[in-house]
Amino acid sequence: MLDLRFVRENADRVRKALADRGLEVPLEELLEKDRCRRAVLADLEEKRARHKRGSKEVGERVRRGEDPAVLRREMATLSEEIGKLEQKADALEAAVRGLLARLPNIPHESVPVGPDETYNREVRRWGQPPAFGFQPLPHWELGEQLGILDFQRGVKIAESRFTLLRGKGALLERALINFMLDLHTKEHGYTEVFPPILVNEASMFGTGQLPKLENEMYRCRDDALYLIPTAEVPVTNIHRDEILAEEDLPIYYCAYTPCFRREAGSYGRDIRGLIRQHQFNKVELVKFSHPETSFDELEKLTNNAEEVLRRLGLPYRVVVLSTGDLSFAAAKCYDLEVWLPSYGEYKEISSCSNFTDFQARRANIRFRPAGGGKAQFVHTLNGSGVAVGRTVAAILENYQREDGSVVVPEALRPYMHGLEIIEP
RNA sequence: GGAGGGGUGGCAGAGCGGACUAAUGCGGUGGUCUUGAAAACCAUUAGCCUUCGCAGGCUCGCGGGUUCGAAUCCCGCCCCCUCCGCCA
Repeated sequence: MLDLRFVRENADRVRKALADRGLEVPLEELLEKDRCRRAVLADLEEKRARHKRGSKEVGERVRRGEDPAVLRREMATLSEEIGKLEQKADALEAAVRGLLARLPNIPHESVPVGPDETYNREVRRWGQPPAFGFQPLPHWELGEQLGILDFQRGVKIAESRFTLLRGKGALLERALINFMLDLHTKEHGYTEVFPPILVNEASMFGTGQLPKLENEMYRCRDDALYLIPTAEVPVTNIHRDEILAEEDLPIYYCAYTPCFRREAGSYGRDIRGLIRQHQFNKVELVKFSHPETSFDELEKLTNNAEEVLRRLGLPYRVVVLSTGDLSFAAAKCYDLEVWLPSYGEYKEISSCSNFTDFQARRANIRFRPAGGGKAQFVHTLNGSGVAVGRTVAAILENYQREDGSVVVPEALRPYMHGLEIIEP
C-alpha cells in the first residue's frame, strides 16, 4: 500500500507508475474523493469539538445545581448531526482506501520500462547449457524410468499437479532442502526459522496476497486460515505490528516450507512434470532492511540465491523484470532462470524482490531510529533460495547420461550419503 | 469440547459513567553531577488524521447499542492465558 499523503503530493509519479505498469486505476477519482473527505472532516471535527465542550458544560451545570435540560437537548441534536457526518466521512474514507489499495508500488528508477515480459532485461548469465551427444529426456520421463517420480500415484492420492517422490527422488528433495538451508545459514548469515504453514487473514493481507489473490489460495473450510503460497507470508509477518530497533537491522531469515497454490487459470501451462505443482517445497530468504540500504540488500540476496545454482553447477541467467511484468507490491525484481533442456530455454526458479515500504505499511512493521524519534517503516525483501521441485527437474535434466542415469552434483553428495549416480 | 480469568501507550500496570488532558513504574532520549562510567536527581517521551499555522479531532482488542457525555454500562464477535477432557 502506498502512503495516501505521498499519493496526494506526488500524483504525477503515481500516474507514471500506473502508465509504466499498464494498469488502469481511477486516480483522479481517488484524489477527488480524498479532497471531499477532508472537507467533510473539517466540518465534522468542528462540530465534535463543540459537542465535547457542551457535554462537559452539562456535567458542570448538574454539579452547580442548575437545570441543564436546554443545553442537553441542543447537544442531542448536535450529536445526531455528527452521526450523519460520520457516516458520510466513513463512506468517503472507505472509497479512498479501496482505491488506494489498488495502487501498485512505484517501480525503482533502474527498472526497465515496458508493457510486458518482452521488455525484461537479461543482466548476466552463468554456466553453459550442456551439449548432449544423445537425445536428452525431459525430467518427467527420466524420473519415471528411474522410479523416483510417480505422477500417477500423486494424482490418485490428491489430484493432478501433485506428485509422489520415491526412494532416491525423496532423498534428493530432502538433500536439496538441507543443502540450501546450510548454505544460507552457515555462509550467508541467515537465521533459520520454521513457521506455521497455515496463516490467518491478517498475515495474508500484510504481505498483499489478500484481497487480490484469494482465488490462488487453499482455504480451510471451518477455520479462517489459509495454506501459505510461499514462506514469504509467515516469515514477513513475524514482525507484523512491531517496532524494531534500528541496530537490529538488517534482519535475515531463511525458511524451508511447503507451498500451496491453486494455479487457477493456468490449466494449459506446464502440465507435465514438476514445474507447476499445487504443492511444492521452497527455501525462502526474507530480509527486513533499513530503507537506505534495501537496494544493496536486494543485490546481495539475489547473489545468495544464485550461489545455490552455482554450487549445483546449473546454468542460469538473471533477468530484471520490466515495469509491465513486475508484481503489484514489488519496486524491483530479479528472476533467476535455470536452463531446462526439455524446454530448450531458461525457466524461472527464483524471484528476488524489494518491496520497499509497501508491505511494511500494510503489515505495520517499523523501526525506531537509534537517536530516538518517530518510528519509520522498514523495507522488506524476499527471494526464493530456491524452488526445490524445479531444482530437482533441472538436476535430472542437466545431469542426465545416455543410459538414463543421473549424476549427483558434487555439492549434494554429502547430503545423499555419498551417492554419486542415481540409476534404476 | 467444558469451566474460569483477561485484552489499556515501546513494555509492565492502575483506572470501572463527567478534572481521563489515561496514574505509576520500567525502558528510551536530553541534561545535572563525575577524570570517565555507574548510581542519584531534573526534564522529556504513544500513534494516527485534518490544518500553511494556531489549533482541533480520533484511538483503551474489533463492531454495534444506551447516554448530553463511555476505557468505564449493555449486546455480538475476535484473540490470549489458566485448569479439565481429548490427542502426536
